[in-house]
Amino acid sequence: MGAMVTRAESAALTRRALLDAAAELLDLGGPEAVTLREVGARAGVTRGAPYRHFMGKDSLLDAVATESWERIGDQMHALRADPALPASEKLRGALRALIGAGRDQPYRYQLLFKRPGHGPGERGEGIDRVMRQLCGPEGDPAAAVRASMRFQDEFLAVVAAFVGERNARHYGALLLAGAHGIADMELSGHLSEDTWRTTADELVDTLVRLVGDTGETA
Amino acid sequence: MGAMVTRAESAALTRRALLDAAAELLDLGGPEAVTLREVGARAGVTRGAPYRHFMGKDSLLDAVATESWERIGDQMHALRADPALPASEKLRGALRALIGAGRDQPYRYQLLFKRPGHGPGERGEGIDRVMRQLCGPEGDPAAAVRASMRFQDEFLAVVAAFVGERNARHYGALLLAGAHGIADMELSGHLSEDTWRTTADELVDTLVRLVGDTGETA
DNA sequence: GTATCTCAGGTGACAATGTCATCTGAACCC
DNA sequence: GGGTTCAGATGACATTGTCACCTGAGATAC
Repeated sequence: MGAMVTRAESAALTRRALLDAAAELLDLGGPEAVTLREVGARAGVTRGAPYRHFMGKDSLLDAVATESWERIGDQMHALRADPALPASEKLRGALRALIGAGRDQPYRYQLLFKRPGHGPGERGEGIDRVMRQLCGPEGDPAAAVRASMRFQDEFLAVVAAFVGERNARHYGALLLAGAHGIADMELSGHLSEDTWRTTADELVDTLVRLVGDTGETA
Repeated sequence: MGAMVTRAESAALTRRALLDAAAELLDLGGPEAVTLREVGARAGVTRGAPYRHFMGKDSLLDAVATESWERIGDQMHALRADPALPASEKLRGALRALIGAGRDQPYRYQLLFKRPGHGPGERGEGIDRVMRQLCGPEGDPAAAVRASMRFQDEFLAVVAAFVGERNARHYGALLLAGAHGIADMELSGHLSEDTWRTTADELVDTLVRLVGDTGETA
């Protein structure tokens, strides 16, 4: 079989390999472990090659975060579209999905809620970098924002089906913040069952119950 | 006035200066901006000096986190001991204090909920490092844990005064996770008022109201 | 009071890493 | 077929964490 030959296909393959390698290294040892040299090596290229596809390490990680948001957004969409589940179960599933994502890939999860960097790149402004910025590879931080907004919309729809359109946004924010707080505290070791005598699942149930009791009637 | 002369006093001053410099740099540009060389420079010493007081960069940041936990723990204690406030206001104040800490010093706040590193140090095991580990400067990651547990105890007491001892732990975890989620989402830009049509303060109020309605009677 | 010790701090060195400028060869277009 | 484009390779550089070793002044023993 004639394998990839066209340059565009080859580049697309490399790009994908770079993203996969970055995500894998991220899962293994966090952002510090994501080395452009190692990413390149795992993708079968050398250290400088990633700069042909991303503006730098930060942009590469941004792209990983974007794909993570898209995946979680897809999960939300699937949950919302499932006709077999009642609204309360959809909401519970949504919250559990978020917490589960944190458990499965902690570093990738934390990347989702990373503080956005100040501007595109904080290093020097070489001629090559300017060229890349203008017409070069992707370096669009807004992509992650768009993907996260898609997730938020799906999540919001799940909430609205439970508490109604009127209070959906307020309670949606509360529920999302609650789930994220649970996930993040669990990851950082601050939700020790020994201290709080409860579990993430119980907290999710309580959260949904509290919102359901007063949210629906409000 | 005879300034510091004894070696112990001088060392204590340096240690404090190192901590202050690290915290300042952290506030300015995040963990990446905390350079041992710059920390040393601001403290009036050179790049190698910090290793006489901390086991490395991670330990230095751990110490900063410990002091932050202690400070927030003190805030909780002050709130709890204030006889002029009703229990609901103490709780609201506690949650708002956490979120306010996040607003005031975002990077220091995020340091509090940072995933603990795997082990003491992941670099080489030189003879000097072993010596330091055995009898050298502080490198106790448990210090931050102890400080955070003190905070948790104070927070738990505030919650207990509101919902009663029986459900204090469960609702305490829920409230703490909720407040942290609100703070962290605000810092990462995921609590945009434009999207959710609500604010952190409103979310805190709702959180307290929900817990108060069904928590007290449960 | 002197000799010795202790240890905070200084210094040189090294490896890892992000980044850039330049080069190269093959796919691409005419 | 010749020129062009661009993914990728390579050399280079600055920054940074870390370590081994050195130094000198305060602390201690006698």
